[in-house]
Amino acid sequence: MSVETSVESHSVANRISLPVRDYDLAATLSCGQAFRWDREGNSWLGVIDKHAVRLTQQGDEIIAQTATPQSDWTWLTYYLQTDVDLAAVLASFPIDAPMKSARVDCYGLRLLRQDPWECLASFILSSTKQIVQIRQIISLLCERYGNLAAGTSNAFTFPTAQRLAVLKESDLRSCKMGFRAPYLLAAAKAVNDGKLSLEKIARLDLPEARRRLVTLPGVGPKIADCVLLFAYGFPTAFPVDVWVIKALQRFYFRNRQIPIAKLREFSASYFGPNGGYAQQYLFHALRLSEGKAQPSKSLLVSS
DNA sequence: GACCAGGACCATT
DNA sequence: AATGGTCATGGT
Repeated sequence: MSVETSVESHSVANRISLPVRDYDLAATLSCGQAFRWDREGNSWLGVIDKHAVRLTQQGDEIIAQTATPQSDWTWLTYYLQTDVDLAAVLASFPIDAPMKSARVDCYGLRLLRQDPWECLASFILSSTKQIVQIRQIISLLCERYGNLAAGTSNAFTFPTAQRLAVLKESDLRSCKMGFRAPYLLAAAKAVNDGKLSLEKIARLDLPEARRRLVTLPGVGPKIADCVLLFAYGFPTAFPVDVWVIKALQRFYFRNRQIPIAKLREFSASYFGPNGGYAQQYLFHALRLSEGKAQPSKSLLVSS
């Protein structure tokens, strides 16, 4: 009869409780930075890398349950960024009326740290699509070309670049992604054959990292900044989409039509060292106010 | 049925 | 350097 080690850090379990402060899990998972989380009651079901996981927030703790036992939970705390001091981030925002309001409306909203390939592929699929449609496309893609997550019968990993690189454009088009299919295919091939190293991008400075990403067809400044912010954690990457355009023009340019390039230029200097976070607060606050995003309190009410 | 969606690209001015 | 059309598909 073997004796298991009793060292705490080597314990194996399929459940962990993470203490958190200033963390709104519902807002974080539903605000449109990640597309593969489904609410079930008060829990959220998703797949992080190869791990199927159920997340439940109870006050200042997040309980995670996995389909298979884990000895190392680093993948989870890294993804959730539970160690980030949110108060310090919020304190770096500009002191103005729209940001004060966004801080209140989005309090506890966090930036995740996602897998670069999944994030890149997902945002290639995002252009001129509503978030609900992006979720549908990605769900189809994962069902067809992902792998079953260990210990589950209906949760899929995100398909690797290697897997997608050998597909035909028509295979991807049948996942409802339309004109984005050749873009995704080209990105998968570039990553798979080493023409684009997603590992190297992490070590570049922001302008150089942008230059690398936008060499991919279908990847422009907005999608590049989404990947740089949501996957690589560049703190001043600032994706400017239709919602952010609307917010910036309304709050900072007296509702005037301003060229996107000028909005980016303004944002790069105005929002400070955590501009990316500020961007997500502007984005989510505006979508909340227009009824396009669910207030996290309502998400906690039993369905 | 028009309008628009976490855009990018290409052809015109 | 700015504008306008186009791309595919589906929600509202």
